[in-house]
Formats: sequence, structure tokens, C-alpha cells
Amino acid sequence: MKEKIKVHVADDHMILIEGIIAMLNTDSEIEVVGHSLTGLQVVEWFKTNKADILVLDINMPELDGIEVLKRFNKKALRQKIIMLSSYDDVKLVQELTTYGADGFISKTSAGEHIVKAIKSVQSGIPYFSDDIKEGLFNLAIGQNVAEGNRPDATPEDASLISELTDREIEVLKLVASEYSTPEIADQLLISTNTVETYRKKLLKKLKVKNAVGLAMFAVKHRMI
Amino acid sequence: MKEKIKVHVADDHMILIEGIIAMLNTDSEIEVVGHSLTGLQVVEWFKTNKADILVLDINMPELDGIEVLKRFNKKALRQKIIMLSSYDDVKLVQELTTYGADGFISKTSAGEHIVKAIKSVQSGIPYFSDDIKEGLFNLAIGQNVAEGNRPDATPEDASLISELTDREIEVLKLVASEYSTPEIADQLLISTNTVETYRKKLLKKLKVKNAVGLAMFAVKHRMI
DNA sequence: GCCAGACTCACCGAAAACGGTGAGTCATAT
DNA sequence: ATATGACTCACCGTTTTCGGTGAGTCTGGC
Repeated sequence: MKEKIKVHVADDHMILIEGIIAMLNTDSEIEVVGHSLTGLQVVEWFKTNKADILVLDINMPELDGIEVLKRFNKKALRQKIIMLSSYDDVKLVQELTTYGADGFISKTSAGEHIVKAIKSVQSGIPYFSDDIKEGLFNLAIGQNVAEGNRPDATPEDASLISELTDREIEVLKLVASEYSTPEIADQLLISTNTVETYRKKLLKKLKVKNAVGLAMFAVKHRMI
Repeated sequence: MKEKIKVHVADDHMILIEGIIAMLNTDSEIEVVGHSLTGLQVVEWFKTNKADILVLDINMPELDGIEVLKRFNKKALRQKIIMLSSYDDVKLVQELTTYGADGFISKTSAGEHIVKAIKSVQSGIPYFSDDIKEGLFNLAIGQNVAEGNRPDATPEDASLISELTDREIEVLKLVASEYSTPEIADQLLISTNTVETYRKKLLKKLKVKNAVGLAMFAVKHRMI
């Protein structure tokens, strides 16, 4: 009897986890050996356990799926990782693959794709769901037409959070909560000038144009 | 043999739908008779079909779950509706119940709650998952402490989208995409003054303070 | 001890956002 | 025909945001 493929599922929605587990359990070659609701739980779990494949949601509280991916990549663990995306974040795919993601499926695709992805990835073949592929294609087309071959094609950008200081993150959260600079200064008991400084640093670091961009970043990474 | 409870499931994530269906099918008293990926699909489906219970996600493209709820409420159809929330939007619960929602569960709760909710609601008892109850409680506490009995406790606020004009929605989407007023004016081929007018109308209508508030609204309602 | 980095603040100017008011066209419905 | 609402634009002033530059303290690490 063949050894089953051991899978760990991580997503902050318990319902989704249960759904995926129910689906995977119908396949005799796959065995779900664990699950996590936050990025930290994933990291903790893998300290004392092992799985062949980690199905990892990008959007999770505490520790971003992207962050988790990076950590595992640094530590050079051997389990394969399939990323799960809520909002078809095609632009991230390229960077995420450089961090060691072996597969990529969007939640809008059907569940059978997870089974396919797991089997494909387990046998060493990267898997991308059709809509992700299409998105990548469109992105490539658009890029070629719009900007040709760019000099510095932002290799990071996936997880800039780690580059932010504590104070910057505080300010970022408040900006994303609709507070103005004077209001933020009041709350943090610092000068408006200082808050301005943080805002500008954030704009640069996160490569966005304005407060809306900051807010969107915060949302994307579940900081609020 | 007893008649099964007919359920229709609506959510924009196919994986989640499949998960829920798989879960519900394990219960012999429940039968899933249809599913939809968008609000419009839900409305269309119910034109020619019927179900006892509609499990309805709040966040869906095309037509908001809240909008769908309102429409069904107006038309006074008799199926019960259980709302599904991604982000524990406790503040909506009160308003949604006035629109005829019979139950409320957050996706972060376990899947068995759906089965419980369906059976409870089918027998006429409204169902709220524990975390929603807790949230409502905290909200009540917080409100009483913080603001006492407010004069006008914003009865709407749940679905303000329907009050927005097409042009306003266009501008809203662009604001939420980090575009500045001049840039939006360029794209829509109208004056910056006009764009400013729309921005101000949006701020009033959506009751937010600034561009970040507009962006957050757009995100919350999946307009981008 | 020295350096890097985090945190703090200031001053400058330009651009954008916000708040209010008024007003014109056009289509639709009553 | 008239009234309503969507769409458009203008002008006013104030506040906020953004961009750049410089500089002080304090802490932790080498």
C-alpha cells in the first residue's frame, strides 16, 4: 500500500478548512495531517510535525501567508507549498514563486483543483490554476505593451512588512482607519511633523502614491 | 419519509461552496438544490426555482449579498435567509435582521454551525453563531459606555451602494485605486471640479471622512 | 567607543483634498 | 409642463497631504 501524501491546510476561515479537508479526504492518496488558522500556528506546527505539502492562504492574521512562505524558504524545509489566494493576486505570483511556492490556486476556482495541485506538486510539477495562468498571461501582455523591459523589476514587493518599524506600522494602521495626521499625532502623543515623516517613509517603503495606497496595503495584509 | 430541507448556497468562492455542500450532504435531513457565485445568479435562480433556505454570503461581486437580501425582503418571498460573513461584520447584524435575515454566521466559525443554523432557522428559530453573539454583546457594551443613547442611530448604512449613481461608483473605484482627482478627471474626460463634486458627494453619502474611508468602503463591498 | 537604526522634530513649498454654494444641461417620469 | 435626479462645471477658502532636506536623541550591537 502506497504512502499517502501528508497535507497541512492553513486558512483563517474554519469553514474553508473543513471544506478542503472534506474534499481531500475523499481521495485515497491524500491524508490531511493538520491545519492552522493563523500563520503563527503554521510555523509552530511545523516545528514539531512534518507534512509533504502545505496549502497556505495568503491572507491570514498574525502572520501573513507570504511571511510564512518566506520563513520556510529561508529555513529550506523540504515540504512543498501551494498558495491559496482570495483575490486573484496575480501580481504576487512571480515573487511568490521566487520564495519557493510550488503551486498557486485562487479560491474562486473549483475545489477539485486542490487535489490536482497536490498531486502535481507532489510529483515535482508546479501547479497554477487556469485563472491564475490567464491572469499571468494578461499581465505579461499588458507589461510588454505598456513598459517593455523595465530596468529594476521590483524583486521584493511581496512582503515589505518586515521592513517596517513598529512605529511605522502603528501610523499605517491609523492612516488606514481614516485618521488624519493631526488626529494620529494626538493619539500617539507626538508632533504632526513626526507623523508626516512616518507617512512619507511609508509611501516610499510600500511604493504607493497616497493615503489610499497605504490603506489598501493595510487591508491586503490584514493589518486592520 | 420526511421532506428534506432544500438549501441554496451563494458565495463567490467555488471552493467554499463545494465545502459547504459536502458538509451539508452528510446530513440526511438537508438537500442542497442549487448554488450561485454572484448575487445576480441568486436572483435569477429564485425566479424559476425555490428553496427553503438561502445561505448567502455578504461579499459577492455584481450584486451585494445585502442587496440580494433587500430585494428578497421587498418581494416578501418565503424562504429563510442565513447570512454568511467574511469579516465578522457585527455592526451589520442589526440592520440585516431588519431586512429579514433569519440567521447569521461568520466564516471563521466551524462548519457544523451551518447545519445547526439551517435546522434552527427552518424550525423558525433565528440563529446567530457564538462569535456573532459575542460581538453583538461587546458592541452593545461599547456603545452604552461610549455614546449612550444616540439620537439618530443610522438605520441604513448597511447598503448605501444602491444610493450611488453610476458616475459616483466610477469615481469611487478610481479613488480606491490610488488615483488623484486630476488623474481621475483625465480618465473620465471631465473637469477636476466635477470629480471634486463627486468625491464630496461620496464622502457625504457613505458617511466617511476622507479618501481612505472611500477606499475602505470600496474594499468592503468588493467594488475593486 | 562607534555605528546603525529607530524615533523624534522642524521648515519649506507645491499639490491635493475637503467643505460649501450655486448653477447649467439633459433625460425621465408624473 | 414641470419636477426630479443625474451629470456637469465654477469659485471660494481652509486643511491636509506629499516631497525634500536636515538634524537631534537614544538604544543595541560590534
